[in-house]
Amino acid sequence: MFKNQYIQQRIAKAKNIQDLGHNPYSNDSTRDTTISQFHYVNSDVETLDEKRDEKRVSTVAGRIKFFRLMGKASFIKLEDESGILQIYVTRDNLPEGFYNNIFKKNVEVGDIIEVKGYPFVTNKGELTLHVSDLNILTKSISPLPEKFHGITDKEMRYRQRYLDLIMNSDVKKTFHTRSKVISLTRRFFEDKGFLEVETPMMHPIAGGANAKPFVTHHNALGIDRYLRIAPELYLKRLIVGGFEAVFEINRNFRNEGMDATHNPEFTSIEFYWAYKTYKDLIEVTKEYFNYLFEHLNLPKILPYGDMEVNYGNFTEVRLIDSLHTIGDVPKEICEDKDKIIVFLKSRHIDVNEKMNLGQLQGELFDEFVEEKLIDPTFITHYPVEISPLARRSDAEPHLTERFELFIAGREIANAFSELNDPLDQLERFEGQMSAKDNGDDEAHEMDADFVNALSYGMAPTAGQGIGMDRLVMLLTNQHTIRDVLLFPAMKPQQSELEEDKA
RNA sequence: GUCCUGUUAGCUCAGCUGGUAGAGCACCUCACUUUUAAUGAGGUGGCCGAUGGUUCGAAUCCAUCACAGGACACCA
Repeated sequence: MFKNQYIQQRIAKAKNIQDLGHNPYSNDSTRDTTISQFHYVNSDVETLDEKRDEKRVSTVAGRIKFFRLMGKASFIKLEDESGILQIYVTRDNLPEGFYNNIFKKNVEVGDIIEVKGYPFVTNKGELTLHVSDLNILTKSISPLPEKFHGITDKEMRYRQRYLDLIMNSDVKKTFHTRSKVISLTRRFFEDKGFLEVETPMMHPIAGGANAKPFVTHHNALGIDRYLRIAPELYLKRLIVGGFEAVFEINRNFRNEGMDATHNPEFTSIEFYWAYKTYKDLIEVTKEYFNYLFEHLNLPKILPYGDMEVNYGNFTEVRLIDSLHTIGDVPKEICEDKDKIIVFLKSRHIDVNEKMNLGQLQGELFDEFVEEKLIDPTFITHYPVEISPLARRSDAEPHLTERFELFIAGREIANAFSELNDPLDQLERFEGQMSAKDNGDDEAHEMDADFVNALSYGMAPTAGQGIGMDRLVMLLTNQHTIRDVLLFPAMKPQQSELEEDKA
């Protein structure tokens, strides 16, 4: 490590700084303002007669992004989290020898320095700090990427996110938005009286979703555990226990492929609300989106790639209706298993003939409807066969009281009135087990303790999950999940594998 | 998992049908006290992703592998 010639050069400079009596990793910062604050407080300097105010002395700190050395004076662009500021450094305003021997020879782009001085406006009209004192805080020994093009290599941006953040300030904005979305979500539900809880990430049975789990091992107990694929079954146990409104914002882990919309670990919110139904959740979801848009100061119509999504236009459609009204699937085939199979085959879509009617309707939806749902659309009344945890509709027992919310052609939320009949739940687990025997390796496992919990009685409850990563993607117009995750999952590189062996 | 396209200096990229490796920025030396991707002069810097093969000769052609990006398949 650090064999590169440029790094060696910079290590030598750090040593020079040390030898000349200054700590290249000094800890005694006396910063008294941020760069944006400096701009704000001194915005009037250009109106002053002298275009300067030598009495307003302040100290700012930051990383050097540009370095323009012109003999006995230099202009530097200094960046902190709040913004960027030009500073003007001259030989005659610094202690004897400092400019020529320490500053000019050993300070460069990438270093973090602190400067004290007064504000003035240059001939070109830029507010600048006139430096009377300069302190090197951190010597950077690796050179930064090129100042104009920055880094564009996606692999480097994801693997070395710190470099991406240094070079591409827009990236910071995305993560600021992400942080606000999480924080606003928490506040929205707390204000409604929900209790935030933390349930296990390591499960003896991976339940609550159709997905393949990661397996880990507990040495002391000598048993395998699954990283959770969903918190659902634990949150509902809490409703049984008497909490009436709970939510959890945290990671789920699914052992599946990675692409633009899938990362092995992803963040969701799940919330459960006793004495409510899926219809209440439709209302609360609209309210939640309004709340986010208001507090993020976003317009109701947002671009997403080529699309324009109108967040003022939420609609509801029953799944079976959406097949022909939106998907243009002939109405007469939608209730007939064999006709659907023939139809799917005629469109050259692989179809598993063991599928039941509800599963086939789900296939039709995925193929012909989903991508057409641009404005927010609640698809309701899912077939019971593809909703193993949802409550049946009293009026139409083959359907469930469930919806999924689609935006920009993608599922963003899944919600239903929860199944609370313990015997029905037991039967559905048994149905899932036979699906597993038929080769569906993502079917639910039997969770006897969960059924047992329901046997004590769970109040009628509505529950919902929202994919936070995908929500942030929509709000920030990002088209890969890797751009809303600070450290997306990446395959190890060759050198990392070799280090692992050693 | 399949297909397509990439991988050349610290970074951004050239490099044509095989003939000793190029530019800009950065870095080093020099000049320059109001610059804006500062400027001018000179210079250093490469296991051309990895391993094999074809060839007198490979960054270039072929094969395998690794990683990345995109598309498809599966999923949220």
